[in-house]
Amino acid sequence: MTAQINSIDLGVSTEDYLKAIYKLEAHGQPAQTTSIAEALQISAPSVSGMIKRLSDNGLVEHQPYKGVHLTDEGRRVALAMLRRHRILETYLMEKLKFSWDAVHAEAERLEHAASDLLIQRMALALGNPRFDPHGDPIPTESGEIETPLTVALTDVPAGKRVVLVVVGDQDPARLRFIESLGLKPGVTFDVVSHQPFRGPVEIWLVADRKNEVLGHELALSLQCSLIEEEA
Amino acid sequence: MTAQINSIDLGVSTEDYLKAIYKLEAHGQPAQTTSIAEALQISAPSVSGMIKRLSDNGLVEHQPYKGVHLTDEGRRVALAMLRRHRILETYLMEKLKFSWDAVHAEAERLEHAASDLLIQRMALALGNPRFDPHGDPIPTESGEIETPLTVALTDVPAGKRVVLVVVGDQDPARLRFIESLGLKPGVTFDVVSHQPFRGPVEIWLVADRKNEVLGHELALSLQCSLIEEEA
DNA sequence: ATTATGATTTAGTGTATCCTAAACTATATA
DNA sequence: TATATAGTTTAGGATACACTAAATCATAAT
Repeated sequence: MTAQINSIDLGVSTEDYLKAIYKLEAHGQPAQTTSIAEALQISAPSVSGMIKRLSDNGLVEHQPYKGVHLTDEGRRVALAMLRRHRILETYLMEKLKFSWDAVHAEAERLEHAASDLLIQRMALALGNPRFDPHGDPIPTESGEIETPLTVALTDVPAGKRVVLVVVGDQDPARLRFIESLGLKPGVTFDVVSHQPFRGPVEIWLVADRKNEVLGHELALSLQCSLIEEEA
Repeated sequence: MTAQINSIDLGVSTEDYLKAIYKLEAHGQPAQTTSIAEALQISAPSVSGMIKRLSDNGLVEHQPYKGVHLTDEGRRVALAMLRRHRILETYLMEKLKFSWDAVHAEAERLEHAASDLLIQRMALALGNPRFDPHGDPIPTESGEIETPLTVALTDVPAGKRVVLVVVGDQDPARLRFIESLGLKPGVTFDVVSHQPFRGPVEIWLVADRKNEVLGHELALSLQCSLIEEEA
């Protein structure tokens, strides 16, 4: 199966690789063979081979033993895929009543098959949303993406009040758990305390006055923005 | 890319082959290597190879130099794909304002990526339609399909009044032309005359009293049901 | 009954993607 | 500085699909 993203013929996994590389770079992590392999659950040698192909096609620049950087072209493709994915997720939840934990896998498959027209129509039907249900920003058609200034919950100092902005997790089981706590993007809460060594985080959910303790991994995936205290 | 249709792992083209074979069988034509190759625009040797694979997987029975028959399993998969395709086409037109001539290609790609849940949700949103915009029956989830008794327009005797039921064509250009004549499924008209040797068919569109002459190939793709004259 | 023709299969390639095992490189530590 | 370890690449193989060219089979026509 191949799709046409602006006149270059890309296989399915090509697109997945570029997306994964983009995400790594966006998180400030170097996109090295091993980290890509981990992200895609693929062996390192397979990644090595694909990197060669991506590099031959001018989608990444590769420094052997160092890692890759997306070229402008590669970044364009990655952002297009991100847009597709996030529009699809939003559409599936809003219009077809998919549950929070089911959308990711569905979108993951559809994003390779959907035409630009379909994505455009879905976006239109949704009112061109700027964020998906997880709180992630949706790139525009021209490849612009908002980068909200957020901190991982693990980095929020105790005593601060924050708004949950992004739930950066896509594991169905964990998503169900997060949802069961009422932790959707937009929810406000107080950070009560941290365990030492960035262990579990204790929070007060402001609305229903409920106390929760979140494990470190989970807290790490929650991106928040601080609420300034007014005098 | 692979999809799980009831525990068998199927590649994209596998599904396309089964669909094509089903359609040939449904039209009463033998599913031979060459006819499959023609339907899928693929070389005959490639089809030969795929037939071997399909046969190994128990999806078709193959008699060398004769052709193939779908097994029950093969038919199940083919009908599932047909359902996916037709639900998708209907959804794209109804809910996302796709034009008649654009839906086919889009559905053709999406049908391999869509989950059963997605198809189910789309069907629900549409009110579980029994026919798609072309007038083709949509198989149920359990694989039942209606087979309306229709005749190709080329086989309708002159002088009869008919309802257009199925537009069995998917070429965008021809679909646009058909649409421009107002020939959607459900339209009633009188068959005025036939050219000899099953040449062009002359019809009166009943509603707007307009006369049209349809080429043979086009008339062949229009399936009609006769309206009995009441006394 | 033989042969010409057309349909089908086999043989041999090519590409994209995956894998494991082995070799190599870079780095951190003793 | 030497070496262990972690990270990366190479080598060699598998699978699913496509192709062309050549061989084989079936049948219809002489």
